[in-house]
Amino acid sequence: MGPAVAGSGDATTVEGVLDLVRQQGGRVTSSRRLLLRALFDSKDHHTAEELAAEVQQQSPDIHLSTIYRNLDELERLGVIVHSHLGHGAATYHLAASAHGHFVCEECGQMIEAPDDLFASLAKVAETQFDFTIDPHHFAMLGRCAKCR
Amino acid sequence: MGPAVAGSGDATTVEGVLDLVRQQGGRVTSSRRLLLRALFDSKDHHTAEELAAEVQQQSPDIHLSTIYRNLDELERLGVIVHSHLGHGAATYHLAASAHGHFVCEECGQMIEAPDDLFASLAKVAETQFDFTIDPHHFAMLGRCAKCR
DNA sequence: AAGCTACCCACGAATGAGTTGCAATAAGGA
DNA sequence: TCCTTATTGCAACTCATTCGTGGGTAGCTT
Repeated sequence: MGPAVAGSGDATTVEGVLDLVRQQGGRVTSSRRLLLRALFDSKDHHTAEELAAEVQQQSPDIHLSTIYRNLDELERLGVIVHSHLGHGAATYHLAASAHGHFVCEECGQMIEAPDDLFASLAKVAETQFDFTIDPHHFAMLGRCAKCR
Repeated sequence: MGPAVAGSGDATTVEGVLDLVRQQGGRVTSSRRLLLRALFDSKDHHTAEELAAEVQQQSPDIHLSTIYRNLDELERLGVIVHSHLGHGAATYHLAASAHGHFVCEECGQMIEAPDDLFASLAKVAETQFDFTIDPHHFAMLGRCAKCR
Protein backbone atom coordinates (compact mmCIF):
# COMPACT_ATOMS: atom_id res chain seq x y z
CA MET A 1 0.00 0.00 0.00
CA GLY A 2 2.77 2.52 -0.30
CA PRO A 3 4.29 4.22 2.69
CA ALA A 4 2.14 4.21 5.79
CA VAL A 5 0.57 7.50 6.72
CA ALA A 6 2.41 9.19 9.52
CA GLY A 7 1.60 7.41 12.75
CA SER A 8 -0.73 9.35 14.96
CA GLY A 9 1.75 10.71 17.38
CA ASP A 10 4.36 7.99 17.67
CA ALA A 11 7.68 9.73 17.98
CA THR A 12 9.48 7.57 15.45
CA THR A 13 9.18 9.82 12.42
CA VAL A 14 9.26 13.54 11.73
CA GLU A 15 5.56 13.60 10.88
CA GLY A 16 4.75 11.45 13.87
CA VAL A 17 6.36 13.94 16.19
CA LEU A 18 4.59 16.80 14.45
CA ASP A 19 1.28 15.02 15.10
CA LEU A 20 2.29 14.87 18.72
CA VAL A 21 3.06 18.56 18.74
CA ARG A 22 -0.34 19.34 17.25
CA GLN A 23 -2.06 17.08 19.76
CA GLN A 24 -0.50 19.09 22.55
CA GLY A 25 -1.89 22.32 21.18
CA GLY A 26 1.34 23.23 19.45
CA ARG A 27 1.59 24.32 15.83
CA VAL A 28 3.42 22.71 13.01
CA THR A 29 5.82 25.24 11.58
CA SER A 30 8.52 24.88 9.01
CA SER A 31 11.22 25.55 11.56
CA ARG A 32 9.97 22.64 13.62
CA ARG A 33 9.81 20.35 10.65
CA LEU A 34 13.30 21.28 9.50
CA LEU A 35 14.74 20.90 12.97
CA LEU A 36 13.17 17.47 13.36
CA ARG A 37 14.53 16.44 9.97
CA ALA A 38 18.00 17.49 11.06
CA LEU A 39 17.61 15.45 14.24
CA PHE A 40 16.26 12.37 12.48
CA ASP A 41 18.63 12.50 9.52
CA SER A 42 21.76 12.05 11.56
CA LYS A 43 21.52 10.09 14.76
CA ASP A 44 24.67 11.76 16.05
CA HIS A 45 25.02 14.33 18.76
CA HIS A 46 24.63 17.93 17.70
CA THR A 47 24.86 21.26 19.43
CA ALA A 48 22.12 23.83 19.00
CA GLU A 49 24.45 25.81 16.79
CA GLU A 50 25.12 22.85 14.52
CA LEU A 51 21.43 22.14 14.22
CA ALA A 52 20.79 25.80 13.42
CA ALA A 53 23.38 25.68 10.65
CA GLU A 54 21.71 22.57 9.24
CA VAL A 55 18.25 24.10 9.34
CA GLN A 56 19.50 27.37 7.89
CA GLN A 57 20.68 25.62 4.76
CA GLN A 58 17.02 25.24 3.89
CA SER A 59 15.71 28.37 5.50
CA PRO A 60 18.39 30.92 6.37
CA ASP A 61 16.14 33.22 8.38
CA ILE A 62 15.46 30.76 11.15
CA HIS A 63 17.06 32.26 14.22
CA LEU A 64 19.18 30.46 16.77
CA SER A 65 16.77 31.44 19.53
CA THR A 66 13.99 29.69 17.63
CA ILE A 67 16.13 26.57 17.56
CA TYR A 68 16.62 26.79 21.32
CA ARG A 69 12.91 27.31 21.93
CA ASN A 70 12.01 24.38 19.71
CA LEU A 71 14.61 22.15 21.31
CA ASP A 72 13.13 22.99 24.72
CA GLU A 73 9.67 22.16 23.48
CA LEU A 74 10.77 18.85 21.98
CA GLU A 75 12.54 17.99 25.18
CA ARG A 76 9.40 18.72 27.21
CA LEU A 77 7.52 16.38 24.90
CA GLY A 78 10.11 13.71 25.59
CA VAL A 79 11.14 13.44 21.96
CA ILE A 80 14.74 14.50 22.47
CA VAL A 81 17.21 14.78 25.32
CA HIS A 82 20.33 16.84 25.80
CA SER A 83 23.59 15.82 27.37
CA HIS A 84 26.81 17.49 28.43
CA LEU A 85 29.88 15.81 27.06
CA GLY A 86 32.42 18.28 28.36
CA HIS A 87 32.93 21.95 29.05
CA GLY A 88 31.33 23.26 25.88
CA ALA A 89 27.80 23.44 24.54
CA ALA A 90 25.16 20.81 25.24
CA THR A 91 24.38 18.21 22.60
CA TYR A 92 20.93 17.02 21.57
CA HIS A 93 19.70 13.72 20.22
CA LEU A 94 16.57 11.62 19.94
CA ALA A 95 15.35 10.29 23.24
CA ALA A 96 14.73 6.89 21.69
CA SER A 97 18.45 6.38 21.25
CA ALA A 98 19.45 7.60 24.70
CA HIS A 99 22.62 6.16 26.18
CA GLY A 100 25.51 7.01 28.46
CA HIS A 101 28.80 8.53 27.34
CA PHE A 102 32.43 8.06 28.21
CA VAL A 103 34.49 11.07 27.20
CA CYS A 104 38.28 11.34 27.29
CA GLU A 105 39.35 14.43 29.22
CA GLU A 106 42.44 14.72 27.09
CA CYS A 107 41.47 14.17 23.48
CA GLY A 108 37.71 14.49 23.74
CA GLN A 109 37.02 11.12 22.17
CA MET A 110 33.51 9.96 22.98
CA ILE A 111 32.33 6.39 23.46
CA GLU A 112 28.63 5.60 23.57
CA ALA A 113 27.85 3.33 26.47
CA PRO A 114 24.80 1.05 26.50
CA ASP A 115 22.67 1.41 29.60
CA ASP A 116 23.38 -2.01 31.01
CA LEU A 117 26.95 -0.96 31.72
CA PHE A 118 25.51 1.20 34.47
CA ALA A 119 23.36 -1.54 35.95
CA SER A 120 25.66 -2.32 38.85
CA LEU A 121 26.14 1.33 39.71
CA ALA A 122 22.39 1.78 39.50
CA LYS A 123 21.86 -1.05 41.96
CA VAL A 124 24.39 0.25 44.48
CA ALA A 125 22.98 3.75 44.34
CA GLU A 126 19.52 2.34 44.83
CA THR A 127 20.30 0.15 47.81
CA GLN A 128 22.75 2.49 49.55
CA PHE A 129 21.12 5.86 48.94
CA ASP A 130 17.63 5.14 47.64
CA PHE A 131 18.71 7.04 44.56
CA THR A 132 17.74 6.22 40.95
CA ILE A 133 20.49 7.20 38.56
CA ASP A 134 19.98 8.64 35.08
CA PRO A 135 23.31 7.95 33.39
CA HIS A 136 22.54 9.92 30.24
CA HIS A 137 22.71 13.54 31.18
CA PHE A 138 26.34 14.08 32.11
CA ALA A 139 29.12 12.15 30.46
CA MET A 140 31.45 10.01 32.54
CA LEU A 141 34.87 11.56 32.04
CA GLY A 142 38.18 9.73 32.10
CA ARG A 143 41.08 8.72 29.87
CA CYS A 144 40.97 6.65 26.75
CA ALA A 145 43.61 4.01 26.05
CA LYS A 146 45.61 6.28 23.78
CA CYS A 147 45.86 9.15 26.24
CA ARG A 148 46.69 7.13 29.31
CA MET B 1 58.01 23.36 70.02
CA GLY B 2 54.55 24.85 69.56
CA PRO B 3 52.76 24.02 66.37
CA ALA B 4 54.90 22.33 63.77
CA VAL B 5 56.31 24.58 61.09
CA ALA B 6 54.41 24.32 57.86
CA GLY B 7 55.41 21.19 56.02
CA SER B 8 57.62 21.86 53.05
CA GLY B 9 55.08 21.62 50.32
CA ASP B 10 52.69 18.97 51.53
CA ALA B 11 49.25 20.09 50.45
CA THR B 12 47.57 19.42 53.77
CA THR B 13 47.68 22.94 55.21
CA VAL B 14 47.35 26.44 53.90
CA GLU B 15 51.02 27.18 54.50
CA GLY B 16 52.03 23.86 53.02
CA VAL B 17 50.27 24.69 49.79
CA LEU B 18 51.82 28.14 49.78
CA ASP B 19 55.24 26.51 50.03
CA LEU B 20 54.31 24.46 47.04
CA VAL B 21 53.27 27.57 45.16
CA ARG B 22 56.61 29.20 45.96
CA GLN B 23 58.50 26.07 44.92
CA GLN B 24 56.84 26.29 41.52
CA GLY B 25 58.02 29.85 41.04
CA GLY B 26 54.71 31.32 42.13
CA ARG B 27 54.35 34.04 44.72
CA VAL B 28 52.60 34.01 48.01
CA THR B 29 50.05 36.77 48.00
CA SER B 30 47.35 37.63 50.45
CA SER B 31 44.61 36.74 47.96
CA ARG B 32 46.08 33.26 47.63
CA ARG B 33 46.35 32.82 51.36
CA LEU B 34 42.80 34.00 51.96
CA LEU B 35 41.42 31.81 49.19
CA LEU B 36 43.20 28.78 50.59
CA ARG B 37 41.88 29.53 54.05
CA ALA B 38 38.37 29.65 52.67
CA LEU B 39 38.92 26.31 50.97
CA PHE B 40 40.45 24.65 54.02
CA ASP B 41 38.02 26.13 56.54
CA SER B 42 34.96 24.50 55.07
CA LYS B 43 35.35 21.20 53.35
CA ASP B 44 32.13 21.77 51.47
CA HIS B 45 31.62 22.55 47.83
CA HIS B 46 31.79 26.21 46.88
CA THR B 47 31.36 28.18 43.71
CA ALA B 48 33.92 30.77 42.72
CA GLU B 49 31.43 33.44 43.67
CA GLU B 50 30.93 32.02 47.15
CA LEU B 51 34.66 31.80 47.68
CA ALA B 52 35.04 35.38 46.50
CA ALA B 53 32.43 36.52 48.99
CA GLU B 54 34.29 34.69 51.74
CA VAL B 55 37.63 36.17 50.79
CA GLN B 56 36.16 39.64 50.40
CA GLN B 57 35.06 39.66 54.01
CA GLN B 58 38.74 40.04 54.88
CA SER B 59 39.82 41.98 51.84
CA PRO B 60 36.98 43.54 49.87
CA ASP B 61 39.09 44.61 46.90
CA ILE B 62 39.98 41.13 45.78
CA HIS B 63 38.35 40.75 42.42
CA LEU B 64 36.37 37.77 41.19
CA SER B 65 38.71 37.38 38.25
CA THR B 66 41.60 36.99 40.71
CA ILE B 67 39.67 34.21 42.41
CA TYR B 68 39.22 32.46 39.08
CA ARG B 69 42.89 32.83 38.18
CA ASN B 70 43.98 31.52 41.56
CA LEU B 71 41.54 28.63 41.39
CA ASP B 72 43.00 27.70 38.00
CA GLU B 73 46.49 27.86 39.41
CA LEU B 74 45.61 25.72 42.40
CA GLU B 75 43.94 23.23 40.13
CA ARG B 76 47.05 23.01 37.94
CA LEU B 77 49.05 22.31 41.09
CA GLY B 78 46.67 19.50 41.92
CA VAL B 79 45.60 21.06 45.21
CA ILE B 80 41.94 21.47 44.31
CA VAL B 81 39.51 20.09 41.76
CA HIS B 82 36.26 21.41 40.38
CA SER B 83 33.10 19.53 39.60
CA HIS B 84 29.80 20.22 37.91
CA LEU B 85 26.81 19.29 40.00
CA GLY B 86 24.16 20.60 37.65
CA HIS B 87 23.43 23.36 35.21
CA GLY B 88 24.88 26.21 37.25
CA ALA B 89 28.36 27.26 38.26
CA ALA B 90 31.16 24.80 38.94
CA THR B 91 32.08 23.97 42.53
CA TYR B 92 35.58 23.69 43.93
CA HIS B 93 37.02 21.63 46.75
CA LEU B 94 40.27 20.18 47.99
CA ALA B 95 41.63 17.42 45.80
CA ALA B 96 42.45 15.35 48.87
CA SER B 97 38.76 14.92 49.60
CA ALA B 98 37.70 14.13 46.04
CA HIS B 99 34.65 11.93 45.58
CA GLY B 100 31.73 11.32 43.25
CA HIS B 101 28.34 12.99 43.49
CA PHE B 102 24.75 11.92 43.04
CA VAL B 103 22.50 14.88 42.41
CA CYS B 104 18.71 14.84 42.23
CA GLU B 105 17.48 16.44 39.01
CA GLU B 106 14.34 17.58 40.74
CA CYS B 107 15.29 19.05 44.10
CA GLY B 108 19.04 19.41 43.66
CA GLN B 109 19.89 17.36 46.73
CA MET B 110 23.48 16.16 46.57
CA ILE B 111 24.88 12.95 47.97
CA GLU B 112 28.62 12.43 48.22
CA ALA B 113 29.59 9.05 46.88
CA PRO B 114 32.77 7.27 47.99
CA ASP B 115 34.92 6.12 45.10
CA ASP B 116 34.46 2.41 45.67
CA LEU B 117 30.83 2.74 44.59
CA PHE B 118 32.18 3.25 41.09
CA ALA B 119 34.51 0.27 41.20
CA SER B 120 32.30 -2.03 39.15
CA LEU B 121 31.61 0.63 36.54
CA ALA B 122 35.34 1.34 36.41
CA LYS B 123 36.06 -2.30 35.76
CA VAL B 124 33.51 -2.64 32.97
CA ALA B 125 34.70 0.52 31.27
CA GLU B 126 38.27 -0.74 31.53
CA THR B 127 37.65 -4.19 30.10
CA GLN B 128 35.11 -3.24 27.47
CA PHE B 129 36.52 0.06 26.22
CA ASP B 130 40.02 0.32 27.64
CA PHE B 131 38.77 3.47 29.32
CA THR B 132 39.73 4.69 32.81
CA ILE B 133 36.89 6.60 34.41
CA ASP B 134 37.24 9.64 36.63
CA PRO B 135 33.93 9.71 38.50
CA HIS B 136 34.54 13.09 40.17
CA HIS B 137 34.17 15.69 37.50
CA PHE B 138 30.53 15.44 36.50
CA ALA B 139 27.85 14.46 38.96
CA MET B 140 25.69 11.42 38.30
CA LEU B 141 22.17 12.80 38.00
CA GLY B 142 18.97 10.99 38.93
CA ARG B 143 16.12 11.11 41.43
CA CYS B 144 16.30 10.96 45.16
CA ALA B 145 13.82 8.90 47.17
CA LYS B 146 11.63 11.89 47.99
CA CYS B 147 11.25 13.07 44.41
CA ARG B 148 10.60 9.70 42.84
C1' DA C 1 68.41 48.23 52.57
C1' DA C 2 67.70 49.08 48.00
C1' DG C 3 67.05 47.57 43.21
C1' DC C 4 65.28 44.69 39.83
C1' DT C 5 62.08 42.13 37.48
C1' DA C 6 58.94 38.60 36.71
C1' DC C 7 54.81 37.69 38.55
C1' DC C 8 50.38 39.17 40.10
C1' DC C 9 46.46 42.16 40.82
C1' DA C 10 42.16 45.27 40.14
C1' DC C 11 39.45 46.76 36.80
C1' DG C 12 36.75 46.57 32.90
C1' DA C 13 35.63 44.71 28.74
C1' DA C 14 34.92 40.48 26.03
C1' DT C 15 33.36 35.84 25.39
C1' DG C 16 30.18 31.70 24.85
C1' DA C 17 25.96 29.59 25.74
C1' DG C 18 21.60 30.23 26.46
C1' DT C 19 17.27 33.17 27.72
C1' DT C 20 13.85 36.78 27.47
C1' DG C 21 10.71 40.83 26.01
C1' DC C 22 8.30 42.40 22.36
C1' DA C 23 5.98 43.58 18.15
C1' DA C 24 4.97 41.32 13.89
C1' DT C 25 3.53 37.07 11.68
C1' DA C 26 1.15 32.86 10.66
C1' DA C 27 -1.34 28.24 11.95
C1' DG C 28 -5.48 26.25 12.00
C1' DG C 29 -10.17 25.99 14.11
C1' DA C 30 -14.73 28.57 13.57
C1' DT D 1 -12.29 34.35 5.34
C1' DC D 2 -11.68 35.79 10.08
C1' DC D 3 -9.93 35.42 14.66
C1' DT D 4 -7.32 33.85 18.27
C1' DT D 5 -3.16 32.71 20.12
C1' DA D 6 1.15 30.15 19.30
C1' DT D 7 5.33 31.17 17.21
C1' DT D 8 8.97 33.84 15.21
C1' DG D 9 12.86 37.25 14.34
C1' DC D 10 15.42 40.32 16.49
C1' DA D 11 17.94 42.67 19.91
C1' DA D 12 19.04 43.01 24.39
C1' DC D 13 20.04 40.52 28.39
C1' DT D 14 21.94 37.02 31.89
C1' DC D 15 25.29 34.10 33.84
C1' DA D 16 29.71 32.00 34.34
C1' DT D 17 34.09 32.53 32.97
C1' DT D 18 38.15 34.52 30.46
C1' DC D 19 41.16 38.10 28.72
C1' DG D 20 43.91 42.63 28.12
C1' DT D 21 46.10 46.26 30.49
C1' DG D 22 48.82 49.15 33.19
C1' DG D 23 50.15 49.68 37.78
C1' DG D 24 51.80 47.18 41.98
C1' DT D 25 54.59 43.91 44.76
C1' DA D 26 57.06 39.54 46.26
C1' DG D 27 61.14 38.09 46.93
C1' DC D 28 65.65 37.07 44.81
C1' DT D 29 70.17 39.75 44.24
C1' DT D 30 73.34 42.65 45.60
